[in-house]
Amino acid sequence: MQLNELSQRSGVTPASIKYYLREGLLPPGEAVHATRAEYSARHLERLELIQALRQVVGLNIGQIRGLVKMADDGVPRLDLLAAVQRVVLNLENSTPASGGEATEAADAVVRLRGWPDFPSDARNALTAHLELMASLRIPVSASVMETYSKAMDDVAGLDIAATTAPESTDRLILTAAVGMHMHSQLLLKLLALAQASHAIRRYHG
Amino acid sequence: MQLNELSQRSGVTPASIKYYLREGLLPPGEAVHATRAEYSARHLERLELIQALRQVVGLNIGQIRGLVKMADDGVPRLDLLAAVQRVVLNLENSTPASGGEATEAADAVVRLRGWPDFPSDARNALTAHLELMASLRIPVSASVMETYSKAMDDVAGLDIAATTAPESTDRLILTAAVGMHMHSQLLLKLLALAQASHAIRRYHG
DNA sequence: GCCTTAGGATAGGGCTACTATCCAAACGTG
DNA sequence: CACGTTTGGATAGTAGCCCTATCCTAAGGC
Repeated sequence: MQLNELSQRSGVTPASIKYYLREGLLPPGEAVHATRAEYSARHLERLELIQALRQVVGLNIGQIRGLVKMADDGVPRLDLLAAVQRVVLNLENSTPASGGEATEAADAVVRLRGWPDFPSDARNALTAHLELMASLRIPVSASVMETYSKAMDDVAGLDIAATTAPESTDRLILTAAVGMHMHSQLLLKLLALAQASHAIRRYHG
Repeated sequence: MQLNELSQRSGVTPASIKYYLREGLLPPGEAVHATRAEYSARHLERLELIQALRQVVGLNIGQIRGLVKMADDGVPRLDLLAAVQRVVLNLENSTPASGGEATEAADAVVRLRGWPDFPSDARNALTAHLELMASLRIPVSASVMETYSKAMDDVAGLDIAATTAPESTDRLILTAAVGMHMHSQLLLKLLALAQASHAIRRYHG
Protein backbone atom coordinates (compact mmCIF):
# COMPACT_ATOMS: atom_id res chain seq x y z
CA MET A 1 0.00 0.00 0.00
CA GLN A 2 1.36 3.40 -0.93
CA LEU A 3 0.62 6.83 0.48
CA ASN A 4 -2.39 7.53 -1.69
CA GLU A 5 -4.10 4.27 -0.89
CA LEU A 6 -3.32 4.68 2.80
CA SER A 7 -4.90 8.11 2.60
CA GLN A 8 -8.08 6.85 0.93
CA ARG A 9 -8.48 3.88 3.23
CA SER A 10 -7.98 5.94 6.37
CA GLY A 11 -9.77 9.08 5.27
CA VAL A 12 -6.73 11.17 6.22
CA THR A 13 -5.36 13.52 3.56
CA PRO A 14 -1.87 12.77 2.21
CA ALA A 15 -0.71 16.13 3.55
CA SER A 16 -1.77 15.19 7.07
CA ILE A 17 -0.19 11.77 6.78
CA LYS A 18 3.05 13.41 5.80
CA TYR A 19 2.70 15.71 8.77
CA TYR A 20 2.21 12.77 11.13
CA LEU A 21 5.26 11.08 9.61
CA ARG A 22 7.31 14.20 10.22
CA GLU A 23 6.05 14.48 13.78
CA GLY A 24 6.93 10.87 14.48
CA LEU A 25 3.37 9.73 15.20
CA LEU A 26 3.37 7.41 12.24
CA PRO A 27 6.43 5.22 11.61
CA PRO A 28 7.95 5.61 8.12
CA GLY A 29 6.86 3.12 5.50
CA GLU A 30 9.27 0.52 4.23
CA ALA A 31 11.25 2.37 1.59
CA VAL A 32 11.25 0.46 -1.68
CA HIS A 33 13.67 3.03 -3.02
CA ALA A 34 14.21 6.78 -2.88
CA THR A 35 10.73 7.83 -3.95
CA ARG A 36 8.51 4.88 -3.05
CA ALA A 37 7.53 3.55 0.35
CA GLU A 38 5.24 0.71 1.25
CA TYR A 39 2.74 1.02 4.11
CA SER A 40 1.10 -1.82 5.97
CA ALA A 41 -2.02 -2.56 7.98
CA ARG A 42 -0.07 -1.37 11.01
CA HIS A 43 0.04 2.11 9.53
CA LEU A 44 -3.69 2.04 8.90
CA GLU A 45 -4.32 1.02 12.49
CA ARG A 46 -2.01 3.71 13.75
CA LEU A 47 -3.82 6.32 11.70
CA GLU A 48 -7.14 5.21 13.15
CA LEU A 49 -5.63 5.55 16.60
CA ILE A 50 -4.33 9.03 15.85
CA GLN A 51 -7.70 10.10 14.45
CA ALA A 52 -9.60 8.82 17.47
CA LEU A 53 -7.20 10.40 19.96
CA ARG A 54 -7.38 13.75 18.15
CA GLN A 55 -11.05 13.95 17.25
CA VAL A 56 -12.80 11.97 19.95
CA VAL A 57 -10.55 12.30 22.97
CA GLY A 58 -9.11 15.69 21.99
CA LEU A 59 -5.46 15.00 22.73
CA ASN A 60 -2.79 17.17 21.15
CA ILE A 61 0.03 15.95 18.95
CA GLY A 62 2.56 15.88 21.78
CA GLN A 63 0.34 13.73 23.98
CA ILE A 64 -0.33 11.33 21.12
CA ARG A 65 3.38 11.13 20.36
CA GLY A 66 4.05 10.22 23.97
CA LEU A 67 1.55 7.37 23.90
CA VAL A 68 2.55 5.89 20.54
CA LYS A 69 6.21 6.13 21.50
CA MET A 70 5.50 4.01 24.57
CA ALA A 71 3.62 1.55 22.39
CA ASP A 72 6.53 1.35 19.95
CA ASP A 73 8.99 0.95 22.82
CA GLY A 74 7.09 -2.06 24.10
CA VAL A 75 6.27 -0.56 27.48
CA PRO A 76 4.24 -2.92 29.74
CA ARG A 77 0.49 -2.67 29.40
CA LEU A 78 -0.17 -1.45 32.93
CA ASP A 79 2.27 1.42 32.46
CA LEU A 80 0.62 2.18 29.16
CA LEU A 81 -2.80 2.29 30.79
CA ALA A 82 -1.46 4.59 33.48
CA ALA A 83 -0.11 6.89 30.77
CA VAL A 84 -3.48 6.86 29.02
CA GLN A 85 -5.13 7.79 32.29
CA ARG A 86 -2.67 10.63 32.76
CA VAL A 87 -3.52 12.34 29.50
CA VAL A 88 -7.22 11.46 29.32
CA LEU A 89 -8.12 12.45 32.87
CA ASN A 90 -5.85 15.50 33.07
CA LEU A 91 -3.44 14.17 35.63
CA GLU A 92 -0.58 16.03 33.99
CA ASN A 93 0.98 19.14 35.46
CA SER A 94 0.06 18.09 38.97
CA THR A 95 2.90 18.29 41.43
CA PRO A 96 1.74 18.65 45.02
CA ALA A 97 3.85 20.57 47.49
CA SER A 98 3.67 17.43 49.66
CA GLY A 99 3.12 17.37 53.37
CA GLY A 100 0.18 19.71 53.92
CA GLU A 101 -3.44 19.23 54.82
CA ALA A 102 -4.15 18.11 51.29
CA THR A 103 -1.81 15.15 51.70
CA GLU A 104 -3.64 14.16 54.84
CA ALA A 105 -7.01 14.49 53.14
CA ALA A 106 -5.81 12.25 50.32
CA ASP A 107 -4.39 9.73 52.79
CA ALA A 108 -7.68 9.78 54.66
CA VAL A 109 -9.70 8.93 51.59
CA VAL A 110 -7.35 6.09 50.68
CA ARG A 111 -7.74 4.64 54.21
CA LEU A 112 -11.48 5.19 54.22
CA ARG A 113 -11.98 3.32 50.97
CA GLY A 114 -9.44 0.65 51.75
CA TRP A 115 -7.52 1.46 48.59
CA PRO A 116 -3.93 0.19 48.41
CA ASP A 117 -1.53 2.69 49.94
CA PHE A 118 0.67 3.27 46.89
CA PRO A 119 2.10 6.51 45.55
CA SER A 120 0.75 7.13 42.06
CA ASP A 121 0.10 9.83 39.49
CA ALA A 122 -3.56 9.71 40.39
CA ARG A 123 -2.82 10.21 44.07
CA ASN A 124 -0.43 13.07 43.38
CA ALA A 125 -2.99 14.68 41.13
CA LEU A 126 -5.63 14.37 43.84
CA THR A 127 -3.35 15.93 46.44
CA ALA A 128 -2.35 18.73 44.09
CA HIS A 129 -5.98 19.38 43.24
CA LEU A 130 -6.97 19.56 46.90
CA GLU A 131 -4.14 22.02 47.45
CA LEU A 132 -5.38 24.11 44.56
CA MET A 133 -8.91 24.13 45.92
CA ALA A 134 -7.62 25.14 49.34
CA SER A 135 -5.65 27.98 47.77
CA LEU A 136 -8.85 29.13 46.02
CA ARG A 137 -10.64 28.90 49.36
CA ILE A 138 -13.07 26.28 48.16
CA PRO A 139 -13.74 24.14 51.20
CA VAL A 140 -13.93 20.37 50.71
CA SER A 141 -15.47 18.79 53.75
CA ALA A 142 -14.81 15.25 54.89
CA SER A 143 -18.39 14.31 54.06
CA VAL A 144 -17.99 15.59 50.50
CA MET A 145 -14.86 13.49 50.13
CA GLU A 146 -16.71 10.52 51.55
CA THR A 147 -19.63 10.82 49.17
CA TYR A 148 -17.46 11.56 46.13
CA SER A 149 -15.00 8.77 46.80
CA LYS A 150 -17.78 6.27 47.50
CA ALA A 151 -19.42 7.23 44.22
CA MET A 152 -16.17 6.92 42.28
CA ASP A 153 -15.32 3.63 43.98
CA ASP A 154 -18.65 2.22 42.83
CA VAL A 155 -18.09 3.53 39.32
CA ALA A 156 -14.54 2.21 39.10
CA GLY A 157 -15.79 -1.15 40.28
CA LEU A 158 -17.62 -1.43 36.98
CA ASP A 159 -14.29 -1.19 35.23
CA ILE A 160 -14.27 1.70 32.89
CA ALA A 161 -11.44 0.68 30.64
CA ALA A 162 -12.04 -2.39 28.54
CA THR A 163 -10.41 -5.24 30.39
CA THR A 164 -10.53 -7.76 27.60
CA ALA A 165 -7.04 -7.39 26.19
CA PRO A 166 -7.30 -6.28 22.56
CA GLU A 167 -5.14 -7.74 19.82
CA SER A 168 -2.64 -4.96 19.34
CA THR A 169 -1.11 -2.29 21.53
CA ASP A 170 -2.55 0.40 19.29
CA ARG A 171 -6.02 -1.01 19.80
CA LEU A 172 -5.44 -1.26 23.54
CA ILE A 173 -4.61 2.43 23.66
CA LEU A 174 -7.55 3.30 21.45
CA THR A 175 -10.05 1.30 23.46
CA ALA A 176 -8.75 2.48 26.80
CA ALA A 177 -8.48 6.16 25.87
CA VAL A 178 -11.81 6.40 24.07
CA GLY A 179 -13.56 4.37 26.76
CA MET A 180 -12.10 6.38 29.61
CA HIS A 181 -12.90 9.66 27.93
CA MET A 182 -16.46 8.75 27.01
CA HIS A 183 -17.21 7.32 30.44
CA SER A 184 -15.82 10.32 32.28
CA GLN A 185 -17.82 12.62 30.03
CA LEU A 186 -20.91 10.52 30.62
CA LEU A 187 -20.38 10.97 34.32
CA LEU A 188 -20.11 14.74 33.89
CA LYS A 189 -23.29 14.85 31.82
CA LEU A 190 -25.12 12.89 34.48
CA LEU A 191 -23.73 15.24 37.09
CA ALA A 192 -25.09 18.20 35.13
CA LEU A 193 -28.50 16.60 34.86
CA ALA A 194 -28.50 15.68 38.54
CA GLN A 195 -27.52 19.22 39.51
CA ALA A 196 -30.18 20.71 37.27
CA SER A 197 -32.77 18.33 38.70
CA HIS A 198 -31.91 19.25 42.26
CA ALA A 199 -32.02 22.92 41.39
CA ILE A 200 -35.43 22.61 39.72
CA ARG A 201 -36.83 20.74 42.68
CA ARG A 202 -35.53 23.37 45.03
CA TYR A 203 -36.73 26.44 43.14
CA HIS A 204 -39.81 25.27 41.29
CA GLY A 205 -41.66 23.45 44.02
CA MET B 1 -8.94 54.89 38.57
CA GLN B 2 -7.31 54.99 35.16
CA LEU B 3 -6.04 52.22 32.94
CA ASN B 4 -2.61 51.99 34.48
CA GLU B 5 -3.90 51.74 38.03
CA LEU B 6 -6.51 49.21 36.96
CA SER B 7 -3.70 47.20 35.42
CA GLN B 8 -1.57 47.26 38.54
CA ARG B 9 -4.40 46.46 40.89
CA SER B 10 -5.64 43.56 38.79
CA GLY B 11 -2.30 42.23 37.65
CA VAL B 12 -3.45 42.31 34.05
CA THR B 13 -1.22 44.13 31.56
CA PRO B 14 -2.62 47.28 29.94
CA ALA B 15 -2.37 45.60 26.54
CA SER B 16 -4.57 42.74 27.69
CA ILE B 17 -7.05 45.11 29.30
CA LYS B 18 -7.31 46.95 26.01
CA TYR B 19 -7.85 43.62 24.29
CA TYR B 20 -10.67 42.72 26.68
CA LEU B 21 -12.24 46.13 26.08
CA ARG B 22 -12.09 45.54 22.34
CA GLU B 23 -13.58 42.10 22.70
CA GLY B 24 -16.43 43.41 24.81
CA LEU B 25 -15.56 41.43 27.94
CA LEU B 26 -14.87 44.57 29.90
CA PRO B 27 -17.28 47.51 29.61
CA PRO B 28 -15.63 50.80 28.57
CA GLY B 29 -14.65 53.16 31.35
CA GLU B 30 -16.51 56.38 31.82
CA ALA B 31 -14.91 58.73 29.32
CA VAL B 32 -13.80 61.92 31.05
CA HIS B 33 -12.90 63.25 27.62
CA ALA B 34 -11.31 62.04 24.41
CA THR B 35 -8.16 60.60 25.92
CA ARG B 36 -9.07 59.82 29.52
CA ALA B 37 -11.43 57.25 30.95
CA GLU B 38 -12.24 56.44 34.52
CA TYR B 39 -12.59 52.83 35.71
CA SER B 40 -14.41 51.64 38.79
CA ALA B 41 -14.42 48.76 41.24
CA ARG B 42 -16.82 47.06 38.85
CA HIS B 43 -14.08 46.88 36.24
CA LEU B 44 -11.68 45.41 38.76
CA GLU B 45 -14.21 42.75 39.70
CA ARG B 46 -14.88 41.99 36.05
CA LEU B 47 -11.17 41.57 35.41
CA GLU B 48 -10.91 39.13 38.30
CA LEU B 49 -13.81 37.20 36.81
CA ILE B 50 -12.15 37.12 33.39
CA GLN B 51 -8.86 35.98 34.89
CA ALA B 52 -10.47 33.17 36.86
CA LEU B 53 -12.55 31.98 33.92
CA ARG B 54 -9.50 31.97 31.65
CA GLN B 55 -6.82 30.61 33.95
CA VAL B 56 -8.68 28.40 36.39
CA VAL B 57 -11.70 27.19 34.44
CA GLY B 58 -10.03 27.40 31.03
CA LEU B 59 -12.85 29.04 29.10
CA ASN B 60 -12.13 30.83 25.86
CA ILE B 61 -12.88 34.45 25.10
CA GLY B 62 -16.14 33.69 23.30
CA GLN B 63 -17.50 31.67 26.21
CA ILE B 64 -16.55 34.39 28.67
CA ARG B 65 -18.17 37.01 26.46
CA GLY B 66 -21.38 34.98 26.46
CA LEU B 67 -21.47 34.83 30.24
CA VAL B 68 -20.64 38.46 30.96
CA LYS B 69 -23.11 39.59 28.33
CA MET B 70 -25.83 37.71 30.17
CA ALA B 71 -24.68 39.29 33.41
CA ASP B 72 -24.80 42.77 31.86
CA ASP B 73 -28.21 42.08 30.35
CA GLY B 74 -29.60 41.25 33.77
CA VAL B 75 -30.56 37.69 32.92
CA PRO B 76 -32.19 35.81 35.84
CA ARG B 77 -29.81 33.97 38.11
CA LEU B 78 -31.11 30.48 37.35
CA ASP B 79 -30.59 31.03 33.63
CA LEU B 80 -27.14 32.35 34.37
CA LEU B 81 -26.28 29.25 36.39
CA ALA B 82 -27.56 27.05 33.56
CA ALA B 83 -25.30 28.94 31.15
CA VAL B 84 -22.35 28.48 33.50
CA GLN B 85 -23.09 24.77 33.62
CA ARG B 86 -23.22 24.64 29.83
CA VAL B 87 -19.73 25.99 29.35
CA VAL B 88 -18.07 24.50 32.41
CA LEU B 89 -19.38 20.95 31.98
CA ASN B 90 -19.12 20.87 28.17
CA LEU B 91 -22.81 20.67 27.39
CA GLU B 92 -22.26 22.77 24.28
CA ASN B 93 -22.41 21.32 20.79
CA SER B 94 -24.75 18.58 21.88
CA THR B 95 -27.76 18.17 19.69
CA PRO B 96 -29.27 14.70 19.90
CA ALA B 97 -31.02 13.22 16.88
CA SER B 98 -34.00 12.67 19.20
CA GLY B 99 -36.13 9.59 19.29
CA GLY B 100 -33.65 6.73 19.38
CA GLU B 101 -32.53 4.31 22.03
CA ALA B 102 -30.45 7.03 23.63
CA THR B 103 -33.56 9.09 24.29
CA GLU B 104 -35.15 6.12 25.99
CA ALA B 105 -32.05 5.47 28.07
CA ALA B 106 -32.05 9.09 29.21
CA ASP B 107 -35.77 8.93 30.00
CA ALA B 108 -35.18 5.75 31.93
CA VAL B 109 -32.54 7.31 34.14
CA VAL B 110 -34.74 10.32 34.84
CA ARG B 111 -37.59 8.01 35.89
CA LEU B 112 -35.28 5.79 37.91
CA ARG B 113 -33.91 8.68 39.92
CA GLY B 114 -37.21 10.44 40.23
CA TRP B 115 -35.78 13.57 38.63
CA PRO B 116 -38.28 16.10 37.27
CA ASP B 117 -39.21 15.29 33.70
CA PHE B 118 -38.14 18.55 32.07
CA PRO B 119 -36.32 19.10 28.81
CA SER B 120 -32.99 20.80 29.49
CA ASP B 121 -29.52 21.36 28.07
CA ALA B 122 -28.19 18.76 30.46
CA ARG B 123 -30.70 16.19 29.30
CA ASN B 124 -30.03 16.90 25.64
CA ALA B 125 -26.31 16.63 26.27
CA LEU B 126 -26.80 13.29 28.00
CA THR B 127 -28.90 11.93 25.15
CA ALA B 128 -26.42 13.19 22.55
CA HIS B 129 -23.56 11.66 24.50
CA LEU B 130 -25.28 8.29 24.73
CA GLU B 131 -25.87 8.44 20.97
CA LEU B 132 -22.19 9.18 20.43
CA MET B 133 -21.17 6.26 22.62
CA ALA B 134 -23.54 3.98 20.74
CA SER B 135 -22.07 5.13 17.42
CA LEU B 136 -18.59 4.33 18.78
CA ARG B 137 -19.90 0.91 19.85
CA ILE B 138 -19.22 1.54 23.50
CA PRO B 139 -21.98 -0.31 25.33
CA VAL B 140 -23.56 1.39 28.33
CA SER B 141 -25.57 -1.13 30.28
CA ALA B 142 -28.54 -0.29 32.43
CA SER B 143 -26.56 -1.22 35.52
CA VAL B 144 -23.79 1.21 34.60
CA MET B 145 -26.37 3.94 34.17
CA GLU B 146 -27.87 3.00 37.50
CA THR B 147 -24.57 3.14 39.35
CA TYR B 148 -23.39 6.31 37.63
CA SER B 149 -26.65 8.16 38.11
CA LYS B 150 -26.93 7.11 41.74
CA ALA B 151 -23.39 8.34 42.33
CA MET B 152 -24.06 11.66 40.61
CA ASP B 153 -27.37 12.08 42.41
CA ASP B 154 -25.57 11.72 45.72
CA VAL B 155 -22.90 14.15 44.65
CA ALA B 156 -25.37 16.72 43.35
CA GLY B 157 -27.27 16.45 46.62
CA LEU B 158 -24.28 18.04 48.31
CA ASP B 159 -24.83 21.09 46.15
CA ILE B 160 -21.79 21.79 44.12
CA ALA B 161 -22.41 25.39 43.23
CA ALA B 162 -22.32 27.81 46.10
CA THR B 163 -25.93 28.42 47.02
CA THR B 164 -25.38 31.41 49.23
CA ALA B 165 -26.09 34.19 46.79
CA PRO B 166 -23.00 36.38 46.41
CA GLU B 167 -23.15 40.16 46.33
CA SER B 168 -22.75 40.79 42.63
CA THR B 169 -23.60 38.91 39.46
CA ASP B 170 -19.92 38.79 38.51
CA ARG B 171 -19.12 37.10 41.80
CA LEU B 172 -22.00 34.70 41.33
CA ILE B 173 -20.59 33.61 37.99
CA LEU B 174 -17.09 33.38 39.40
CA THR B 175 -18.11 31.31 42.39
CA ALA B 176 -20.37 29.02 40.40
CA ALA B 177 -17.96 28.47 37.51
CA VAL B 178 -14.86 27.95 39.62
CA GLY B 179 -16.74 25.77 42.10
CA MET B 180 -18.32 23.63 39.41
CA HIS B 181 -15.05 23.22 37.58
CA MET B 182 -13.02 22.36 40.64
CA HIS B 183 -15.59 19.91 41.94
CA SER B 184 -15.94 18.12 38.62
CA GLN B 185 -12.17 17.89 38.35
CA LEU B 186 -12.01 16.58 41.91
CA LEU B 187 -14.46 13.90 40.91
CA LEU B 188 -12.31 12.95 37.93
CA LYS B 189 -9.19 12.77 40.06
CA LEU B 190 -10.95 10.52 42.52
CA LEU B 191 -12.15 8.41 39.64
CA ALA B 192 -8.57 8.04 38.43
CA LEU B 193 -7.40 7.03 41.88
CA ALA B 194 -10.27 4.59 42.29
CA GLN B 195 -9.54 3.05 38.89
CA ALA B 196 -5.85 2.76 39.66
CA SER B 197 -6.63 1.20 43.03
CA HIS B 198 -8.94 -1.38 41.50
CA ALA B 199 -6.33 -2.16 38.84
CA ILE B 200 -3.58 -2.60 41.42
CA ARG B 201 -5.72 -4.88 43.51
CA ARG B 202 -6.55 -6.97 40.48
CA TYR B 203 -3.07 -7.32 39.06
CA HIS B 204 -0.83 -7.19 42.11
CA GLY B 205 -2.64 -9.59 44.34
C1' DG C 1 10.42 8.67 -24.32
C1' DC C 2 6.99 11.05 -21.84
C1' DC C 3 3.40 12.01 -18.71
C1' DT C 4 1.88 11.01 -14.18
C1' DT C 5 2.69 10.26 -9.39
C1' DA C 6 5.28 9.36 -4.93
C1' DG C 7 7.81 11.18 -1.45
C1' DG C 8 10.52 14.75 0.84
C1' DA C 9 11.33 19.54 2.03
C1' DT C 10 9.69 23.92 2.93
C1' DA C 11 6.60 27.55 3.13
C1' DG C 12 2.10 29.24 4.12
C1' DG C 13 -2.54 29.60 6.41
C1' DG C 14 -6.20 29.87 9.87
C1' DC C 15 -7.29 30.15 14.54
C1' DT C 16 -6.73 31.96 19.35
C1' DA C 17 -5.04 35.02 22.72
C1' DC C 18 -2.52 38.12 23.35
C1' DT C 19 1.55 41.91 22.74
C1' DA C 20 3.88 45.78 20.64
C1' DT C 21 3.98 49.96 18.04
C1' DC C 22 2.19 54.26 16.63
C1' DC C 23 -0.16 58.43 17.18
C1' DA C 24 -2.65 62.44 18.62
C1' DA C 25 -4.74 64.62 22.49
C1' DA C 26 -4.47 66.09 27.12
C1' DC C 27 -2.18 66.51 31.79
C1' DG C 28 1.03 68.45 35.02
C1' DT C 29 5.36 70.41 36.15
C1' DG C 30 8.60 73.72 36.21
C1' DC D 1 3.16 78.56 28.94
C1' DA D 2 6.21 75.12 26.88
C1' DC D 3 7.40 70.42 27.03
C1' DG D 4 7.94 65.76 28.36
C1' DT D 5 4.83 62.08 29.80
C1' DT D 6 0.82 59.39 29.80
C1' DT D 7 -3.62 57.93 28.05
C1' DG D 8 -6.68 55.76 25.01
C1' DG D 9 -7.63 54.10 20.48
C1' DA D 10 -6.25 51.83 16.26
C1' DT D 11 -3.59 48.64 13.89
C1' DA D 12 -0.23 45.37 13.12
C1' DG D 13 2.61 41.67 14.67
C1' DT D 14 3.66 37.32 17.42
C1' DA D 15 3.56 32.59 19.25
C1' DG D 16 1.76 28.16 19.42
C1' DC D 17 -0.94 24.60 17.30
C1' DC D 18 -2.45 21.82 13.48
C1' DC D 19 -2.51 21.26 9.49
C1' DT D 20 -2.37 22.41 3.96
C1' DA D 21 -0.24 23.82 -0.40
C1' DT D 22 3.56 24.19 -3.43
C1' DC D 23 7.75 22.75 -5.42
C1' DC D 24 11.00 19.52 -6.88
C1' DT D 25 13.28 15.32 -8.24
C1' DA D 26 13.22 10.60 -9.20
C1' DA D 27 10.88 6.62 -10.66
C1' DG D 28 7.06 3.89 -12.88
C1' DG D 29 3.64 2.74 -16.49
C1' DC D 30 2.21 2.95 -21.29
